[in-house]
Amino acid sequence: MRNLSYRIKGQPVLIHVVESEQDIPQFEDWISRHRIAGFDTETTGLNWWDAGRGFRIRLAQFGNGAETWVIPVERGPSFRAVVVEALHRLEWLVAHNGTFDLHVVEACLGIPMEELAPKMWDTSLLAHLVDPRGVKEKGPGLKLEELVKFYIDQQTAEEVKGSMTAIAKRYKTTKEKIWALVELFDEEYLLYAGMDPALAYRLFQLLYRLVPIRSKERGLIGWEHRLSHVTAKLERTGYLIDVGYAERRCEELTAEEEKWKAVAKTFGVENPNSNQQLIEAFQGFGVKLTKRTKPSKNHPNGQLAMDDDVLSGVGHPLADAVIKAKKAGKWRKTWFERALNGRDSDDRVHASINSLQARTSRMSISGSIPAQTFPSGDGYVRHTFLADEGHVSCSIDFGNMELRYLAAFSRDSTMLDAFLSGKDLHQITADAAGVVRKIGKMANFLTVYGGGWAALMEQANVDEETARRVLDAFNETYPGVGAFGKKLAAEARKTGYVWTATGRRLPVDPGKWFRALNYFIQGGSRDVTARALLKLDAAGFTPYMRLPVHDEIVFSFPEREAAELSQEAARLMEFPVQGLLIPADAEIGGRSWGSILDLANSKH
DNA sequence: GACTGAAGCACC
DNA sequence: AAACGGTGCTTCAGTC
Repeated sequence: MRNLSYRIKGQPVLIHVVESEQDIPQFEDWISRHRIAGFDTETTGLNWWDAGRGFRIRLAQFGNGAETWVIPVERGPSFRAVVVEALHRLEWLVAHNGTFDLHVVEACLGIPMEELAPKMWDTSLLAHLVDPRGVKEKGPGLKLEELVKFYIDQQTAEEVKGSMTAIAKRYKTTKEKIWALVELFDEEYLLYAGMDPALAYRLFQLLYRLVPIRSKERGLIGWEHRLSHVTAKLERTGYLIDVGYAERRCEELTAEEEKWKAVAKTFGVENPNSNQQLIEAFQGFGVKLTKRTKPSKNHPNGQLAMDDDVLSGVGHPLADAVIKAKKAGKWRKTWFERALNGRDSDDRVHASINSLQARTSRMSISGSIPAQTFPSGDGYVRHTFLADEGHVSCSIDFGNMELRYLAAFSRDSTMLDAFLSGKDLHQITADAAGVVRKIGKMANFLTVYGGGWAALMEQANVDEETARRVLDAFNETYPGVGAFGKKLAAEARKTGYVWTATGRRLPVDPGKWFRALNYFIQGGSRDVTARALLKLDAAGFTPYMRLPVHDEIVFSFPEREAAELSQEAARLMEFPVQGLLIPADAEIGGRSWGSILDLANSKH
């Protein structure tokens, strides 16, 4: 046994490192005397889906705020066995981002996440319920180091955060590669590993008390945990990809990028991605550039803008080439190469779904399938993603989710009536303002976002007078919406928070009280989708679910049953808020996700 | 090489 | 009185 020690604000943390089989009984004794423990794993990387193709678990750590154990799982079956036994035995586990550890334990140690998930407490979920703001939003943050810095001790946080970087430097390698390379019994590594369960455990004790009583009473702690287990199962299932299709698009886009880069070169631009080079080139051709980016620290007046709007306005062949070259490169890397590089041995890709991420509580999807930002105009990107063999793709989306949510809670009679009697809300707004439907629609959404006339001016490309008139008309048509927004803003001004209807406390930035309405709607709508995921899970739909995308859930259904299953799923998803139904509509396509969009487009 | 801020673009 | 909410990814450019 090797014993290490660390001090957090003067309090000792004892770290026992199991070195040989003779040390195991002491660990077993500790486990037998504890019902709950902080838990963490160290692995060779983040690609848990590649267990058997190089991904390994290296260490497993257990402990509480004062004493932890590091088990060298990599050393062989007896160490694996003792970890498996401990995991079976403990009644509760505490982990930060425990979803990752669930994947690791399942893939490497064979314990199904269905067994461990129900007894796991995740400090990242508690932290979000306490304060959802990241460090950049002047909040505590959501990462372990950030939370330790905010809630426990700054010095500890910095040492833990810096340690793997320091080890990487010592090994003369990168932070990305160090996880697989570091010597298993490297003292600094053991210290880093051993501290993690202690910190998670301490955070759990602190954060649990800080979760607002109102959130607890509404059962949000358990609810968010159950939800994260559903999204963990979706991550595990993954999404089958059409490798040939993605590879063809990559080749196509590479050729496209090369072609337009060559054109840019003939105008003296080596790198179309460099705005500096572009500005220089255009000014050399006598083009007058006026649009500026927003003011920042280093550029109080903003810099000359070089976005799509500017480029398509200059009317020069270089601009056209730059737009096309940039787009081809970005699309290839972001959509197709990400999917190809992330696939497992069965050609499935596994997104990282953070079920509770945004400061409004919206989910985020990142990694190999950044699905929330997939181009939606046609199926070009989404064709990459396939329903399973013998299955078809199906998308079920909520209709007018956020606007219905707004109508339901503002109780504005015109807006409620529009939805209850199936009228066209965007047209009603347009008619009231004397503009086309498209601008009416913009005004409706702008209200959800808290935008003013200046934003409408920019977005709809109308003059100030028109923009003001449209918003005035909106306010006259739906007086209940303005009143509701004012009520939430006043509450935010008084308390600093807006509470969602689901009992979630969301901080609002000082002076930005108008955002309270958006947070209420965005957070509440997310909870409607979250509720749908839980309902679908309970009804046995999880094996068919692929991804949630804000107001939509994507499925892979067996072809023969697709019609029935999609209707059943849609009925489960639908939910009346304050008596107003948020309907769900199923669209069935062919094999690929993209085929749904193609079918929808061909209808017009 | 790692990190950060900013710009730009993809979405709901 | 005045105000476009929330994300993720890639790249550049500057700093340490």
